[in-house]
Amino acid sequence: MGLSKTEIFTDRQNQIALFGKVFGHPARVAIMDYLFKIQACVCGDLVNEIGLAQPTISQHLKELKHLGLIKGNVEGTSVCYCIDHENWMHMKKLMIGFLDQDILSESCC
Amino acid sequence: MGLSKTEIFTDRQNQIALFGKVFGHPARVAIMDYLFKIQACVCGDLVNEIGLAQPTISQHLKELKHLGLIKGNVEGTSVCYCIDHENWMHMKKLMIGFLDQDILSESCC
DNA sequence: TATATTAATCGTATTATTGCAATGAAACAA
DNA sequence: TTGTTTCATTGCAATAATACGATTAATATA
Repeated sequence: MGLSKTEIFTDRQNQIALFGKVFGHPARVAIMDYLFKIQACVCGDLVNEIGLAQPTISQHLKELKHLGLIKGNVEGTSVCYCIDHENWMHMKKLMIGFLDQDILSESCC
Repeated sequence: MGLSKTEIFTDRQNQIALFGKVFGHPARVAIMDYLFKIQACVCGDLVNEIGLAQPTISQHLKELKHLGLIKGNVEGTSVCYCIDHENWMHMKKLMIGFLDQDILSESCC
């Protein structure tokens, strides 16, 4: 079908999948990398930094914003983006909880 | 277009995106959860455990195997799946390195 | 007011993903 | 050999994601 059957999975599994999906595109990884590197808000030079067209970047930003990982503050004609540290921390906790399951797990083969 | 422009991103960013994508579906998260929970190899009862058809599970397993996160050992007519702990650790290191960027980053707004 | 700047949105072409019925392949049992 | 079991593969339909040109909306500036 092309449609994920989210109803048969737990909320936690669906949430992990949502965050996984948002990091499932290198452009969004690159956007986050840049926001972390710059250590401040970025006023829309992401189009020059990353080599994609303005509507494409805008779309990726929208998805990151939709999951609450970044915020966009309007300043005049431009918009300043920065990381939502609190939401990032929550996401990080969830993802690391998933990734860290191996420390309790024995190797069997 | 529908085609990611991987060539304009770093290898690291593309790799993070690949792992992100594989966790971008709740069925694959559920498969990993189950493998960790069971603490042993699983011989094909994943179809019953997760509520998807056999070809669908097989396809998800293939993607996890392709990234090296699980191994499949043929045993008679059945196949036993288990986690590749070494590759999981490498993946985990990469992902946590990405997620942990916030500890060096100041909040600006 | 007219123009420029910035970024979101719309529309659309292209490609990817998801899900499953049907089929195939391999090992085992009778 | 003839079924049976188990899982992979194929083929296809439906939906999602990616990318960008064109346009729109909002604000600033001359």
